[in-house]
Amino acid sequence: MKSSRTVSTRATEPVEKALAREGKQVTTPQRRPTQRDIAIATGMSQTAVSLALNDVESSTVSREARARILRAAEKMGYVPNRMARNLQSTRTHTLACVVPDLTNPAYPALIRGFQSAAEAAGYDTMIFDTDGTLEREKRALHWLAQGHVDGVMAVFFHVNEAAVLKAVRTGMPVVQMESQTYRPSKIIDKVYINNAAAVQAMTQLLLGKGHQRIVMLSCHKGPGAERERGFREAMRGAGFPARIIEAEDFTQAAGERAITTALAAGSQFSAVLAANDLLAIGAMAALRVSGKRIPEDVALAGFDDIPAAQLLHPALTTVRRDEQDIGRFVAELLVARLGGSDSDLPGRGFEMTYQLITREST
Amino acid sequence: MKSSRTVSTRATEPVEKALAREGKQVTTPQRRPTQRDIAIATGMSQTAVSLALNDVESSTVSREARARILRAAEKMGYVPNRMARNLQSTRTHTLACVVPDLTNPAYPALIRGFQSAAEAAGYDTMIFDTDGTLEREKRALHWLAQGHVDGVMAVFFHVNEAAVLKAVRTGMPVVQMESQTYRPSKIIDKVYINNAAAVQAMTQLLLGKGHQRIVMLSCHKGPGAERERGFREAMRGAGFPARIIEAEDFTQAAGERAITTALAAGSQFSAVLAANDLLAIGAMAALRVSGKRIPEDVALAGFDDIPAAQLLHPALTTVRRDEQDIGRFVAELLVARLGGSDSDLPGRGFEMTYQLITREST
DNA sequence: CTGAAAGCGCTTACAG
DNA sequence: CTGAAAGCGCTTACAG
Repeated sequence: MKSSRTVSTRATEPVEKALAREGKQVTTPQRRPTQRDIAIATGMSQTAVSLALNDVESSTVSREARARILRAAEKMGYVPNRMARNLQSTRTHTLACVVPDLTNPAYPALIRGFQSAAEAAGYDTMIFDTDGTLEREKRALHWLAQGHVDGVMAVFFHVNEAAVLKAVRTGMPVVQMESQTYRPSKIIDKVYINNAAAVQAMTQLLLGKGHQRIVMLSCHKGPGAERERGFREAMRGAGFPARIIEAEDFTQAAGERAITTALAAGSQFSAVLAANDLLAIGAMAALRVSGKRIPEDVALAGFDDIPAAQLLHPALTTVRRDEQDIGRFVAELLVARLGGSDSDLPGRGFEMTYQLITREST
Repeated sequence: MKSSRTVSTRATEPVEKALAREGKQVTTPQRRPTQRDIAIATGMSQTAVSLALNDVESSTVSREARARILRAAEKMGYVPNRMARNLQSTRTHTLACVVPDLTNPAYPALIRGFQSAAEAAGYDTMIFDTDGTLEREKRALHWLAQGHVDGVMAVFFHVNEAAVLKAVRTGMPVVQMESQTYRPSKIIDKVYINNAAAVQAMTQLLLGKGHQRIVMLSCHKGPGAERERGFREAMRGAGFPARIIEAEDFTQAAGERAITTALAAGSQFSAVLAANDLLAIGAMAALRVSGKRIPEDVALAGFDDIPAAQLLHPALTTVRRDEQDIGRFVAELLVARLGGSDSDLPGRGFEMTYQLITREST
């Protein structure tokens, strides 16, 4: 291996000297070229450069001039400054995904689908992780208000629709996912599944297997409330008490803590219905520690069908929706509104489908 | 449930009419207030408004004027336009994470750590998913060139350092993760673990258990090359052939396909060493389909220790590093360079630690 | 203590 | 076919 040489340094010396001779700043040797630089280099006006680079239909920069400009831009390594363009056009060509927890595998799948559809339509994607806390959701709203993006898909646990509308620029399309209320909104589109019905169905599945002492391991945030409602209705319909164990978060750690605590307190149950898969996995760990077999001693069900669900032992019974497909759908919704075709439609609600996946854990 | 009423529509009518009477545009009823609007409302200059809002130390807007401005800003719901601010200050207060695959659980953990440290320092975080393809990595570079962010942590599989340097604004701090070469760079910081050594150690662990026909299930992208090198060296040292099965991607699906194909072709082995956990999980699925027991018939090891690794049956032997901690570290590296304290340091290399986690699969 | 002015890099009427 | 000019909403010397 050759030791580092000084050739490259030497190579730049003449340039620096030349600049210094002209009395120019040497501290920022490679400022990015602007349209103005191209204009000077080609002898055209900055307007002509902008017109040529952006291929504006109405304009008619001569073929020859245009070619010269493009060549110079290429040679100088011109890249448009997006901040300037955004300021001028009040369009950022960027969409945002606001999610509570990137480490919950349900969200990356959603985002992937979103991003692929967004990109196909010429939009970049920004992702904001709120950690599922009120404070960071407010930060997200503030961030949205600053004009970073043209549209947003958001999963909010705490902040309500009024707060969202207040924060966001009038006319900016918003799709709220799994919003607590499915009431139609004047402006905001909502995409969700019928959480109550899904959990009700799952509860009935457990009841059908003869379980009577079913507890729900839930978290009273976001879709948790609706899922709990479905559980309560199913249990009431069957004439059994609906016991709910609240975890602090939709995470594995919180699920494990909650079930461990419940077991220590002498809680008795033959089935655990978790409000999402991460909680279910936490429950699985806690049950295992306490020596309970799944499903022989305690049946277990989750919600989301994250990739790990089918790899567990026992594989987890759960509720699946096609996150990637939903993400794609939402991005297309936003793009359609931005394209102008759907821009003046009132807020709509889209109920997506789901299916129960029965596996070994029940 | 009440049917939708028209009260809200009526409520907005007076405003629209009032605007129309004044001959103003009604299409964008609530343009966001700017500093100019506040200036007009308070009778101060726009400069004074900017100074007051930004709490500029050197300036001395009178206490009374400042209070009036802040009150007006609050009342009018003023939020600064970030595009304008960014254009002026050439600072975006945003950092980027460029990763190959958000659905690989290793990356969300990295990003979470990154984002928490970035936020603590006053930076927002943008995430770009390249899908591990050359085309999208180029898109990412182009996107970086447009000035969206002040600094970036990137995992590139295809694009090399020269291309990164060419794309990025001079002086913009870059941390490359797991870069193919660990040679020090003039400018770019590198953060990595010793992939070759880690895989070498893992191979020796398998050799120590008596395995001789070990195959590596790898993907020749990003850190794959170094990991393969470690495998080759360990096998050569032991005097056995180093067989490598190449998967198309670092995904579960690719791993499953590759092992299924290899088994169909009559490949014989007593252990599979996968270049990451997702590949290992794919291998597990393929082995299970073919009736092989793990670890009795075939031992299996992975790399990353994603959350699912310990939940598998059998639980997966793998290599762990603290992704969250690494993400935090990288963000702090960028922030320090942006803060000016480290801004003129040459590119440095940071080797992070890892550990082998032995579980049931070996 | 306060304001007029220049300028960040673009886009887009508008007038030759 | 081409360029001078205004302006997007800010920050920051600079001159009162």
